[in-house]
Amino acid sequence: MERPPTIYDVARAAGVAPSTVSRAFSRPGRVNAATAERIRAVAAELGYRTNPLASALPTGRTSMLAVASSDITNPYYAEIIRAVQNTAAESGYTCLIVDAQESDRLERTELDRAIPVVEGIVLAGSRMSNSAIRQIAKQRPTIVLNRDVSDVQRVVADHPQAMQHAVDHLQALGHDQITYLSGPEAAWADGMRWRTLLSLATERGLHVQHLAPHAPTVAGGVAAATEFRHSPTRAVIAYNDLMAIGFLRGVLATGLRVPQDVSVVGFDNVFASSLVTPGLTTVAAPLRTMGSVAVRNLIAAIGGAPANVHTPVTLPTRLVVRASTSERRPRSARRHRRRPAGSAAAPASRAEAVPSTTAPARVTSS
Amino acid sequence: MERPPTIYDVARAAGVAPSTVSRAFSRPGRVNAATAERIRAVAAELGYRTNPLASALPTGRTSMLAVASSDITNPYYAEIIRAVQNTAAESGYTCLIVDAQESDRLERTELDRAIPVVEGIVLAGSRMSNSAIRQIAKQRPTIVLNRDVSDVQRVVADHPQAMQHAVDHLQALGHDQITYLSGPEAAWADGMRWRTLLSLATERGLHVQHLAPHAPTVAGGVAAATEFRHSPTRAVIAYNDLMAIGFLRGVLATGLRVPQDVSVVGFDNVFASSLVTPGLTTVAAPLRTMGSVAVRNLIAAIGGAPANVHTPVTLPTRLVVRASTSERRPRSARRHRRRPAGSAAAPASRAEAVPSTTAPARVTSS
DNA sequence: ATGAAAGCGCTAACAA
DNA sequence: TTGTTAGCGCTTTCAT
Repeated sequence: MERPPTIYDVARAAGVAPSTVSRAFSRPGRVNAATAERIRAVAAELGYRTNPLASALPTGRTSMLAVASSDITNPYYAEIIRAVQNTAAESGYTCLIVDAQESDRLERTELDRAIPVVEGIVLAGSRMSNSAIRQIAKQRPTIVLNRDVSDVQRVVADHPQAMQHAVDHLQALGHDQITYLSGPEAAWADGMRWRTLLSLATERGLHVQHLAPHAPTVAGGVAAATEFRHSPTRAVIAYNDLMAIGFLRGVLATGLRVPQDVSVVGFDNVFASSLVTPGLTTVAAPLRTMGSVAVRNLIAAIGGAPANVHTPVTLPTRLVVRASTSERRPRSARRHRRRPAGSAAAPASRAEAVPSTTAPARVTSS
Repeated sequence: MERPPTIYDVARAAGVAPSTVSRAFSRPGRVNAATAERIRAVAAELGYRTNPLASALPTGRTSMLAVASSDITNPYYAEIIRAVQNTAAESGYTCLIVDAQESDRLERTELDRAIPVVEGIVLAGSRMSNSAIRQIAKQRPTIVLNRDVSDVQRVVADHPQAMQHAVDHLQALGHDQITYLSGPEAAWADGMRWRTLLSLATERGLHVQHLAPHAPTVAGGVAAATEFRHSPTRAVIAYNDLMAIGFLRGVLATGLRVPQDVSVVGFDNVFASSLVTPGLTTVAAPLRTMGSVAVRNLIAAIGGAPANVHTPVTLPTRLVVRASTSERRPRSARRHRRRPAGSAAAPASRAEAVPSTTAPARVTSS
């Protein structure tokens, strides 16, 4: 923990001026090859490493980006964060990760703290209001993921397409009545999904309904399952995989079978969705691509590139078919009435789901 | 993106010296209450916010901590990271998250970049060598999680106790032959687990074996399952939950039943372990506590508190019993021989697992 | 190509 | 209590 060497130490040892040392590192080429070589040698020997703090002060270049996500423990965001970090690292940037923990206040506070130290911001699944986001974007180049905030750069998954994948799939299986499990009201994607579903429904003569907003978590899905009992349908689309998984479990506990009694589709294709039984049919977003595209555009903007704040960058999605969806078949009279929660599931039917879970998922590219 | 106001702007507007403005913010109390008030008012109006970069330069106080984990997409670390961030935030610290992606080289590189900007370092599941870690610890106050590096502060889960929980549980169910699925060789906890299991085995007259190292992931567990077929036992302990889950699926695919044919125990109690079918019996580590204890100690060390580098802080673990373990029962002749992969599982027995998955887990506290 | 010198915004003696 | 004055380590004109 002793004081590390500075350019002055190197300069003295190499017999040059401090400014030359600085140049040798910050703009190679602006210094004689021979002296540069000597300087680097001396620096290496002394163990000199340029102090990013000190160099950031006069230049404003901190080589840091902020990445805010609404929930870092959500594997969906973990994936994005990794992609962002990797892409950022390629350009020499380090990421400051802000975990909003589903609180817009916390997000705002943490971001305010981060802003002065970063050159740009990636907002992944922000829970802040549009105006708050614009406020942020005024201070630093900003790029928003999966949300439509006008006047701010954004990259989004093709939500209408994603919903269409889900509905196409369900319709192909004979479903014409669909329940949508709403996510958080603050989530832009939620409104987007429901609106798309609605217009698809009128267009195609489907019957759709939506349940009240729930947390985008397994617990939220379980809660939705309880509510679902009041007006069940044979097909369900959840706001995201976590909710879908919770719903799956909640509905299974009431004695209904998935997919025989109810087909369930999620969004995001998070890791766990391939792990549950039955495997969850879901629409995958190109998480990695979104992250790296976002960073590349952000870095371009930091570099002064003209930002396209008018049209969002839209990325395609794809359907991943697993075992939670199946053809709509008439329910037997016995199956038709719900059984009390906690009663044992039907032995015969449960077993069928197992092999299909372990089988590789059928993937339909967009 | 216009230049924000500085203490000079505030000083001029408030009719005081810049240093007074500085004091008003950095050490309230060292300035007259009235003038302090006026300064704050002026500052607020101008929208002044102290520039952390500039204040860090002369003081060395960046208010940043580095948190390195071997894999940020692993929910185990996500949990720790969140705890670390929360505790750090309480003391006004922001965290720089380093994602090693299971590469010691990457970890080292990224950490080297982070070091100059942070005041302290939390190493969660580091893949670096002990000497590399000591090298790091020489540069900044460092605290290591779940690993025993002499001369460095550490906080660890009680690994021997954790393994003992697992073995006690299995033994109580009548198991006396156990296979251990090894994790990465670079993981300290892996050696720790195996050694404990071994000594427990000799002590109690159990028969144990261990499989070759595999990645601590679902894929690693699936691979282990393949290997397992060469010398199966009725009880298996995996390096962690992810491996256990992979193993579960791999072994289920071969036609064996869990827990009837083989009982499986994991470590960590990650989120997904409650989601899979059958629910995974596992030994939980106090992730949150570890994170916050680590940060508190780290901050104390940064403040100059004498660090205890001799004894690790050891935290208790607890057993979480779910559906992946059961009493050892004699296998029927038919069950005894493995069936070709992909064949359907036995209808009757599979069904039993379902209700126990949805039932609340029985938890045995330590 | 290199050196001298003036900051970047803030803190911290030292005076007053 | 407040002002004056050096820096912190690096970058960047402006000279040479």
